[in-house]
Amino acid sequence: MLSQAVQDYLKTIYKLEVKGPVSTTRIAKELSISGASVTGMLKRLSTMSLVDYNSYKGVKLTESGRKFALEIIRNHRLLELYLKEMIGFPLEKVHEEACRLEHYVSEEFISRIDELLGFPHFDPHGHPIPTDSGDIPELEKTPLSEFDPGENVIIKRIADTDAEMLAYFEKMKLVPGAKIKILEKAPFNGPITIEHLGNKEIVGNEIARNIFVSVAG
Amino acid sequence: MLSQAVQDYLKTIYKLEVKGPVSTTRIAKELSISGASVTGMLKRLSTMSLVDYNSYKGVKLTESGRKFALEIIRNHRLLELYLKEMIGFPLEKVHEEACRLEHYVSEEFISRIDELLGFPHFDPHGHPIPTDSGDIPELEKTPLSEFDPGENVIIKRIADTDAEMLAYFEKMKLVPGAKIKILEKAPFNGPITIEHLGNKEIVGNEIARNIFVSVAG
DNA sequence: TTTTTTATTTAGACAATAGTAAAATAATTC
DNA sequence: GAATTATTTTACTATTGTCTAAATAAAAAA
Repeated sequence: MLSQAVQDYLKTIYKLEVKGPVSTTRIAKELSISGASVTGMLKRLSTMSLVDYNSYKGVKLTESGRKFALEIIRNHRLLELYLKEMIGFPLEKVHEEACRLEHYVSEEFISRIDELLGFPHFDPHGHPIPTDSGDIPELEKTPLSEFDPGENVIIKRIADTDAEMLAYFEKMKLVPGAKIKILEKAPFNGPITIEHLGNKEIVGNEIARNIFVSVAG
Repeated sequence: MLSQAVQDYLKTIYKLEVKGPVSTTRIAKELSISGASVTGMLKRLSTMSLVDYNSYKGVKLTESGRKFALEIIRNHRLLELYLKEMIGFPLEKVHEEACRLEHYVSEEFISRIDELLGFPHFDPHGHPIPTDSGDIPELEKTPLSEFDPGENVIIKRIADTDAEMLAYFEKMKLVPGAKIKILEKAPFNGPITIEHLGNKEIVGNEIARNIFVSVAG
């Protein structure tokens, strides 16, 4: 089995690749470790044929590395949904539990919960769940903060990096699927007034930048 | 968090304590490692106050060590039952999966599945599940092989050490709860003829020694 | 009780994993 | 071309878990 650290590197590189070339420093920042440690690990990953690595040129996942990365992400997201839907975990706690278990559940376990959940496409935060063959649905990228008053939108995805923010989302029922009308938008990155579940609510810009929506159709 | 190895030692010591004083050699045999390795680990466990260890005098779990051991065993057994009942794992595969996950699931996760299962007292093999406060029901100790023809018994527990044997138990529906009548018993540890689910069946002595029963009442 | 055997511990070592700081070097930007 | 930034190299640390061989203690046998 790949060690937990190796799995975490693969996951991280995968996520960084989406947003451009992956440098040593970006990985180091993401994982809060020194650059030297990253260089060391990249060499190891390279000997394991999990990445293509050339000194000073950045790193890319190999076919095999990408396969593992997607498997881990799939495990994570299915676990999150599973913990929420079938175990009854509160939204802000699913991430931590999934982060631990994602490395240890068997393929068999994952494919069973996939089936029990009805082969879902998105996790509780709206992130797409890769299939077991590695296909991955498109993910919604436009934050609520970029829409204008008058528009009706549907929440597609919420950021899951901050447990406190997640708890707030959950409390406010600002979760994937929720329908929102934008009423007002204060200038200079000010708060946004929305109509949500029949109520008028005001959310800060910080929040609005972490809610990804699409136009209601 | 305690490392997986530490957790496995605690579990092993706990299980050995039931059958008498725990020596270095017994642990070494159980875990298939050298005695020297065990001595080393016992010293570490001792500095962690998980065991009382005196050179040449064997080892005992401390209050704290026993607490951890019971927690791991509880995790394992609840996971087994959960995997079988709610995830639909076949009996012979639950052990391996539970062995991995038992070290990584949170208390919260365990208490949720405990609740979902209706606070059960026994795992799918009939082993008692410790409560979260560490109480543990008595376990049935008399093997089928010690009963005589004519007796009606109920399976209380089956050995879970051998996955192949478990698959056989499952195929034959020789699982906890099953009612059996003993018809014949061949001498010199020969096979036993039983009536089970209306059919006459013959089980070998090896099997009969791994099925634990009590008189039907 | 002495001897032998067995159990256990000590000593010394290894390998894998994952990290660090400081110095050197390469790449990029000014 | 010089200065800055990024990256790598070097040399080290720490932990974890294991091993073999030699020494020693305890138990069993003579």
